[in-house]
Amino acid sequence: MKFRQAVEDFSGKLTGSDRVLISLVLGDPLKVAFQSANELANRADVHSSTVVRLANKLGFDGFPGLKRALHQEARTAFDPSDRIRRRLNKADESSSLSMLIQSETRAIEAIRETLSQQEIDAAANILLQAKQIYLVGRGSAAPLIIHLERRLRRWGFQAIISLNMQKRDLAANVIGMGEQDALISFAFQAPTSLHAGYSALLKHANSVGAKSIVISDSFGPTLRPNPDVLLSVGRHDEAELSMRTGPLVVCEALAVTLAHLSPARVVKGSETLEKLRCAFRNNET
Amino acid sequence: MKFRQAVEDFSGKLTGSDRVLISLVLGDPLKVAFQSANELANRADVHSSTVVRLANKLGFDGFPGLKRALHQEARTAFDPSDRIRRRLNKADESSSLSMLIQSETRAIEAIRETLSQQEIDAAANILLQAKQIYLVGRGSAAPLIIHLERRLRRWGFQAIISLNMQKRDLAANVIGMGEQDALISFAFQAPTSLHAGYSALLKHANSVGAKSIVISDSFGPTLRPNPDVLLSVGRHDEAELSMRTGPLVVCEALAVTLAHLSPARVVKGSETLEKLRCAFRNNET
DNA sequence: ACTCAAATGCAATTTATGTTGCAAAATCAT
DNA sequence: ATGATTTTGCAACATAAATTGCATTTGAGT
Repeated sequence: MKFRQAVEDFSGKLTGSDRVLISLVLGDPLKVAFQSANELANRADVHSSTVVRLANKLGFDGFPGLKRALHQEARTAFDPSDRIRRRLNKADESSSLSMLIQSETRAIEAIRETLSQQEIDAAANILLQAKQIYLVGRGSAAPLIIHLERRLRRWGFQAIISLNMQKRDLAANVIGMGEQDALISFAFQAPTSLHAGYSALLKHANSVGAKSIVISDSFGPTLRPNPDVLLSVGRHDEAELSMRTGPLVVCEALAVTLAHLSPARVVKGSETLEKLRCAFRNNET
Repeated sequence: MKFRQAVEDFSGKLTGSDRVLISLVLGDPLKVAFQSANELANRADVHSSTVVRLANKLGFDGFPGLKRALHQEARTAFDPSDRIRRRLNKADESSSLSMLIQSETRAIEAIRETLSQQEIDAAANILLQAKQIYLVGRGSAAPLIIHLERRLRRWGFQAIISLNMQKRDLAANVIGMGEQDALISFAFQAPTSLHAGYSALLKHANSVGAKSIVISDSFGPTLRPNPDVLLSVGRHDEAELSMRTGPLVVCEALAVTLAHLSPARVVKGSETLEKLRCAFRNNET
């Protein structure tokens, strides 16, 4: 019986630990196929007995039975059918999914061509010294901003978001920006009218002495005035609604670098969060 | 150390049994990787102690050491990222950017392993027939939801978002859900308490006859009750705050497929938007 | 807030797995 | 052939893995 099958067929109820374990198995079946019940349990922060019980619950003959299932899957995935599967995938090369997978991986790999770690470092250093971080952008930048904001917050940075703002409201939102602050502006290919907004924003940042970072596609280098650091990824597809996977990865790299450069601050932020969580939890009950 | 390497490097002499054993391993390394010393010994018509001694002789740390070597070989051989890793040079290894590019590329390519275009099609068909589309999720799903919502709106679908909602508010938000509607729920690895919310939500959807779609990581198959369509991507990294690039691509594939299946509706949506834009622009000036 | 059922962790038990000393068997050189 | 040397199998031992009964904790429903 295949593992995934066993999970889907299972009709009883699954506990939280069960879910975590299952997701670990599904996430990397081969890894688990080589592990003992204990090792898996540790990865899930759970006792080994829970692992054994889950294996039984799903209908396997103990944990060894579960492992046997994974072994078989691994073997069949490997030798005989691997070639067949690849061929099948070629058949559906016209499918949207396959096309996307291909184009997105290319987009991500293309980042290397226009951006280096040095530039990320420069941006990260600005953020480290910032008291508050203003995130500004619109339209398709929204997902990026949301993601980056979560990251920054979690690590104890003060982040202030302005999404899809008109000039007026934007002005109100960034009025508090000061010398020790940083501005991250997301700018993707857009009508000229929007460029005016960007321009005003950056001038303001400059005038109050705030550092500025711009994250953008190939449109970035055309922006004036120049930000202190420009993180632009080369390739951009035409569609206005496109996914910005490239910039997303850049955001992530920025976040990771930040954590790398200042583990102390990050850890402190995480700890505070943990404390807060406990506090909330206790209040709830 | 690779097994093959170890054999070649070995300078002492090998007995007949040794040779049989070695050829067994080389003949099907994966099989041996899953076997005990005893099982291998039997296949070679040899006693298990001979196996252990050979492992030591070749420089491994006992038979477990030999197995570890085989495990690693299996993992790297199976993992498509190996190909990319080779491209990484030493300077890159400390760079967050390069590491991310590598891991994200891998995550996207891994989608193929668990998801097919068929499933995307199934989901898209549900959406096509939906009057309203409810998007529900929390935490790290936020960027995905924002992105998908933009897509859907742009193409004339009615999308209703619920982000980070407590049970109560969520209930209020989805009260209007009816037979002709669809629910897209984003569910990533999370504490048990949140699962309760999901469960209630899906039951509600079922009871009013709305179709349900779940987008998730490897945690997905553990969810009950089962949605009408489950789009879960296999691999997930451990970090709670991780980027969900995989699911993001899935969202995109869903959107693209939607456009593909029903160009009429999409074009109409776009035209309407364009008209609206003009109207606004004229009013502004 | 209280009660009950379920889930979990712990620890003892059982089972599988790997290791090693020793003697018998096989191999090799003389 | 015969003794020296090596290899092998056996069996006892040691270690690691899995299982299970029991006490504690957790969580859901009143």
